[in-house]
Amino acid sequence: MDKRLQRSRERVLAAAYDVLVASGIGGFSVDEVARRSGVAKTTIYRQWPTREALVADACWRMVAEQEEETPDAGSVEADVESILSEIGRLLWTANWAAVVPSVIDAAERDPEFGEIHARIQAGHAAPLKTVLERGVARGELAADADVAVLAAALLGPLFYRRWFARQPIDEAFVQSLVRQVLRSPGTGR
Amino acid sequence: MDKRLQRSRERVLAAAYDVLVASGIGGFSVDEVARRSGVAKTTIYRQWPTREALVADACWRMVAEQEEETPDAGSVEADVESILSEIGRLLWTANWAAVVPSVIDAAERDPEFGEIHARIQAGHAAPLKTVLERGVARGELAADADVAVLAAALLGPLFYRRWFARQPIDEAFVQSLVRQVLRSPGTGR
DNA sequence: TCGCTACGCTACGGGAGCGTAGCGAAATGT
DNA sequence: ACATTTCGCTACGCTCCCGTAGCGTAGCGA
Repeated sequence: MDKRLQRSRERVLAAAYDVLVASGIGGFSVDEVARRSGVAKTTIYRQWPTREALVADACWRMVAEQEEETPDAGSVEADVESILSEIGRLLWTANWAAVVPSVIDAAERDPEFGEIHARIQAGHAAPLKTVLERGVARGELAADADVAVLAAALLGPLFYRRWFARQPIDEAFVQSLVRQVLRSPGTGR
Repeated sequence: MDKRLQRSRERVLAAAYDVLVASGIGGFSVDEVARRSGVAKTTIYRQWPTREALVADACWRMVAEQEEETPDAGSVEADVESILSEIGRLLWTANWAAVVPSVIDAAERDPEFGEIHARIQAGHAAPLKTVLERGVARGELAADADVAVLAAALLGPLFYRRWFARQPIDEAFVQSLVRQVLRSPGTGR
């Protein structure tokens, strides 16, 4: 295992990640990565056969940096509120938030990015679904509650605020959202 | 007023709209519009100074085709359900649904498209907000209900289903969503 | 030390797109 | 009927990007 391989590989991926965040998938170019990383374009093409492969790798790195923890404060409501607050905060601060729209756009036409997007999506929803399923098991939620529907009802408004209405996501918003969705007849409890 | 101007203008705009739907903003090119419309590229540039101007015009045409009616069935719940069902249907059928992600992506970096996106967004939310405000006036909803928050709680899950979870939006989903949001303590009633 | 491997560099060839120039032909409306 | 306007066409120049070839150099490992 040559150290040079690993070093240049790391440099390129870091630069690719930066370019991705700055320009999105549409504006991503190998030339730009070469400029920023200081690694020659020929060297890049020795490790990644095509532009798409490099973009995909940079996306996967983004997916990895987005893992979140699953809280366990005792009640479903507290856990859900904790998760939503964290996501709401990240939506306006994390790097990946600026890239997601271009990933969605790419996924609309390219299956490869469809899979990447599915993974990003799964990463967001996983902790929430875990918490909700725990709530069902504990009897805090109705036994026949549809976890997927609940997750959509909880996550959707956050994303809506960020990318559609372009309004801030404060604590009050999250709280009233959680109350609306979890304390309603349809949800049971 | 020369008829030739109007005719070529119409042809170009129609083709531009098609290209926009097929390729999104990122894949939009004047050359492609020229090829599809049969209008020479030079002629296009005589009426639109730049590519961006043509893209923007095509987007505005899209905005215009997206107007919806405001129902009035007597109860807030019925009206909201009607609106959400219609949007849920359009999200998987209408042309503009395939373009929205690229508009959001562009809006993330270009203020011009930010405004276009705001108009699209407003077009979606307008009928819903009207209905909700009517509900507040009638006393069906709490007097201090935040219409913007309610709109986010209702529209967000639909968009979430379409672009994030990629799951179908059926009647059952809309119904349970409406119940969850409108029949909860936070909303009043 | 010495062979192997990865590296950087320069230079390509090909393609696509933007926006422009010049000219002759056709449509317009007066 | 005739001047004006618009059109289509070909051909550019420019920029950016993809992906490749060849060569000399520097670093790695044994």
